[in-house]
Amino acid sequence: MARTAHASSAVPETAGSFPVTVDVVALTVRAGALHVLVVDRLLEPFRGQSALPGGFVLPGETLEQAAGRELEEETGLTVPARATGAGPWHLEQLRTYGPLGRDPRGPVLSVAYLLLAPAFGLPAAGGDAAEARWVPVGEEDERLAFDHGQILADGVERARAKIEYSPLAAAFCPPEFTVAELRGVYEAVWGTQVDARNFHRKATGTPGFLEPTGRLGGGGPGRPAELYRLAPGVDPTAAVLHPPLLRPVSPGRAAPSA
Amino acid sequence: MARTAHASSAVPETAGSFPVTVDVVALTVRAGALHVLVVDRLLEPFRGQSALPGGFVLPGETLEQAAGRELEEETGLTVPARATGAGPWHLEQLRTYGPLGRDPRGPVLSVAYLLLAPAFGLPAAGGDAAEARWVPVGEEDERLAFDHGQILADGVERARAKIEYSPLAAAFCPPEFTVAELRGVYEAVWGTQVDARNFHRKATGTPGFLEPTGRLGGGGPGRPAELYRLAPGVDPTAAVLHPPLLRPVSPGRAAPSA
DNA sequence: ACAAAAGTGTTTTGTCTACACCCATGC
DNA sequence: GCATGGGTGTAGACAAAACACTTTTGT
Repeated sequence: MARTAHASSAVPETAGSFPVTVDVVALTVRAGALHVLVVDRLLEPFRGQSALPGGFVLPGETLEQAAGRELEEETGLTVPARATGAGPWHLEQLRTYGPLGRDPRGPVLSVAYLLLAPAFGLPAAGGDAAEARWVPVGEEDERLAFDHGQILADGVERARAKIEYSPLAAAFCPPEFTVAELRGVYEAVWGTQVDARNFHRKATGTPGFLEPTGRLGGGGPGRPAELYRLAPGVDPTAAVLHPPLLRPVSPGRAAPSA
Repeated sequence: MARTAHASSAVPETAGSFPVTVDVVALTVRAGALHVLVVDRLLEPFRGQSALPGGFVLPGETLEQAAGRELEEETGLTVPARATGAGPWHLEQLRTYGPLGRDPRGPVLSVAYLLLAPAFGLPAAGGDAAEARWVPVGEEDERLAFDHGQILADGVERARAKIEYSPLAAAFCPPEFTVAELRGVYEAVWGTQVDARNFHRKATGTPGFLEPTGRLGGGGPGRPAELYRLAPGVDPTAAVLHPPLLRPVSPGRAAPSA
């Protein structure tokens, strides 16, 4: 460990030192449903079980670097460097779990990250590494290793809440997309139906959200839709949609009555 | 470190091991203004500078336990055990910072916590420990040690956003309080004026928020106000105010225009 | 009596929802 | 032409801001 010789400026001996892992809740929308990326573990503990991609932080790297590296090693996914800023991808810290009672090997701290990504095929799925695959959220009942079930639940709830107030739903879309595609993201993440007409008005009418490209997209039946991109100069992490796009009230979200 | 003899089930040797600290953003409302608790550092690094209370996590304790222990050691403050559940106090995890470039002693991870507490005097301020004191948020420009300025900013923003949707503003109040006291909390945390009449109707009309005690409080001039307490059986961490109490729109909060 | 603060009623204004309707394309 | 989905207009329900007004205390 990097400890200086200065007695007055060293980490005290009584301080604990902990192995730290990063685990990534990688979400995407495929075929109208929210999916999460899981891997099959090749090593103990929890060998053979599914888990979120992740692993130990190495000396000299940041947490974000560790998250990107583990994701690439275990799933072949390369996270764009700017995923933490503007652009279709989005990587943000979720929260930290541990260190007690979550790893049979001993006290381990885990810093969880949330990745929102457009749909795409997995490179080299089923290669020599552990198989990585997208599973629909809600069908991962095959128990996840460690406390990854809890981490996944926290990540999904964060994503659901966040797209109400931020332009982050666009992180699930390709760089250019139609309003219908964006609406599909909301419906998939929230698991609800959204009125297409009102959504169109609200999404296009929100300042600082969408910018028309002028081009048309969509080859299916019906009138072709206009293509939009995220408004330029907007940091999806910090920007606030005003007014927000609120998910329909469900009984579970109301405050409990006394 | 707790590593088993099982070669197949041990933390890999290449994994880094990091000292971990907890730092606490303790906020309260005094005299109509939001205050944060800071201590003066007696040891290097940053000796003599102000810092958020906090310190190293010891082996065998949880992060929450470490946060409570450090707070008590450095400020004499005893955090009620149930601060993470119902009750006037509230302690929640904020986020994790590091490990690189934030501590001159080397890579150190810091898990920050947010504590919302009612106003009270500090026991033994200026005793043999480092002096702990409340400073108004915005006047702590005396630069804080480490990255504590950033942590404080994140904590304040979290508090501001959270009281919109949760009953957590009550964490700043004594167990029984008047609607005016509660309104004072909102005004202090948001730094805005709130219409007393509309606030009263909204706060008392929100199901699952306030419960009248029947008693009266307030000895000042004017009609005495009814005393309320948080509605029983409500977990302030999880409960959602519906509809939310929205802070007045300020130009800075709107989405940036293209 | 007066000031001050609590609490209620009412008006105005805006926003959300639901749905009727037109537009543009594939077949 | 007709089905399908994109996009606009509009009326009613609903909630929020603004503020007049009554109530209840201290001085």
